[in-house]
Amino acid sequence: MIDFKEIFIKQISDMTSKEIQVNDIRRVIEIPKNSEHGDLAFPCFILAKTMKMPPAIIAKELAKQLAHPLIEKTEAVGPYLNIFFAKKSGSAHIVNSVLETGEQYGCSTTGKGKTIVVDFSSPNIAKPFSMGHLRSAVIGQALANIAEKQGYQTVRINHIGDWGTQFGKLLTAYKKWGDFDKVKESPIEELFKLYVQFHEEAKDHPELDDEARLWFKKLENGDEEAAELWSWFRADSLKEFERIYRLLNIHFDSYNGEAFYNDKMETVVNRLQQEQLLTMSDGAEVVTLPEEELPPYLIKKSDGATLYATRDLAAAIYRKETYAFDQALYIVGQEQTVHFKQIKAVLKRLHLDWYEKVTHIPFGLYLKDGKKMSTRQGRIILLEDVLNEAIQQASANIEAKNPSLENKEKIAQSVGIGAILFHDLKNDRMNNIEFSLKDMLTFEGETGPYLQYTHARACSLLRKTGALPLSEAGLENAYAWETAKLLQQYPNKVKQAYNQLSPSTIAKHLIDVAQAFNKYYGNVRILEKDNELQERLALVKAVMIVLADGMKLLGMDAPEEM
RNA sequence: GCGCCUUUAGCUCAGCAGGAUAGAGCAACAGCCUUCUAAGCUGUCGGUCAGAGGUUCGAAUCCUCUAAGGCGCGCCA
Repeated sequence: MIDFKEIFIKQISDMTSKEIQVNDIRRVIEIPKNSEHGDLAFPCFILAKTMKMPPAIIAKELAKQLAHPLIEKTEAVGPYLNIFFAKKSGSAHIVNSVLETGEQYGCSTTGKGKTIVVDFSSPNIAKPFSMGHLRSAVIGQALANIAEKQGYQTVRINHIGDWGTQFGKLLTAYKKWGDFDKVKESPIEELFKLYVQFHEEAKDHPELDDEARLWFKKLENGDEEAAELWSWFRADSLKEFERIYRLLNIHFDSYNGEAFYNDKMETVVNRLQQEQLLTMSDGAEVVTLPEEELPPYLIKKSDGATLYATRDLAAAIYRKETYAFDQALYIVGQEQTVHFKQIKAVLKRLHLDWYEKVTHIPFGLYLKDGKKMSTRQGRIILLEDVLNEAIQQASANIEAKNPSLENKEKIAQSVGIGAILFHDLKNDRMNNIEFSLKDMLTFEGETGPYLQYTHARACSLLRKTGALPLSEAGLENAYAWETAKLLQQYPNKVKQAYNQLSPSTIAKHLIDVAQAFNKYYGNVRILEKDNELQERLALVKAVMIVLADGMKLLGMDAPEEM
């Protein structure tokens, strides 16, 4: 694939080799915000000092000398050297390279032979899958997809919250107020009610908390009754989670949750002891982290029971030993930032030099009325309800806009889910999101369905003609050129999304591609039977390939009709 | 109180390893379907980039302070 930027860099470098390093040229070259300023621009400020000339004069000089078959014209505008590539041959190069590589377009081999472990979703057993749980699931899925596109091998881990004091609370509540049949009927709903009830009652009866700690201790010690209830609650909860993962098209390589590390913690605790890292504090065993100015990391509670912190340590070590990862990503809300700093600090103290590879990927949360949604207070919106409403809305739209469509149900699901996924992924992951069903169910403008619609339109064009998409001469049309340039940027955007671990980079770029293409579509009659028909279809196909691939990375379906 | 994050158009957000007149979408208003999917396209309206300093030829972008909001801060995860 011809790299337009490198052509430009080479040209400038040939003319200025004495004054400036190639890397400095590469650094300052930019894509002008306004396309009237050309396809690429070189601001000449950095040459002003060494050449002892005003930048505007330098720009003029360079513009005069610069010449290349793919460069149509050069312009010096003030201190900027702007260049315009030949649209026709340029678009042919771009479109061909997309068509030739197909689904592989945008792939890279940077991650070849390297493994990256992604810990995401990780819901707690016996609690409903709420809106708040959506973020980790979809961001994690997208990041894993993007990593694979970069050539990494991924291990997708659902670190199920199936252990801990919360289980003690649940067991206590079930023993006190639970009803076997009701829990069998709808496990999560009933168990969650019990959990909420526990917290209500515990406000006035603090002794309940002691009882809960006791039950958890029993569970850790292998008490039969506790273990039996645990297996039951876990299995039935997972069944309900699966339903949602299927809707979201999310899969995992491992469901090893917290309980999995139950028998792996002793080694870790021993190791901490050997290194003399443990100190007693109010009856609990902690690792103090004064150098990092972090709060102490709690390894064992005063009753001897472990905490999630202990299990997380064991998990990190287990994963390193099992998967030999080059990077371990934890897709967990920003509120746990301190916890991950602590883990890394403790791993460092254990002389595990890979502690730097443990990376927390934080994200903002869904807010309700400006506040965090809280499971304990029952201020919660069920994810499944939202997904179903989105599907229903998509279904209604199909009935209104395209009632003769085949496979209505499947497509309604793709579109509804696509809307929810895209709404979550389109913005910087650190932003908090105020929950708004109205915003999520908007299918126009910068939305998932807009991308899917654009893709479906492209597919429709390709279906309607016998002509082969083929790019030989390319297209001169300005809208086509804007579209082609965006297609060319796609591989870089994928790389950038990986480097910044930010799916929104791809989401934004897909919107740009779709907007550019829709402008072209609105402006040019693509199926006109003239001698450029194949060229236009080639661009359509290239757009289709990039949109489909980008949506796939985000976890969205790309239906061919809608 | 301390720490982290956020603050750009009425609303939701891009733009941030400094560069040209700060961009989209939504909402509002005005147009475009006897021709390729109108979930689309075109146009109008809309901005002291939270505030104040500083660095620089040049700052929404980097630094400092202030303000507002969010989230954390030992036996929950």
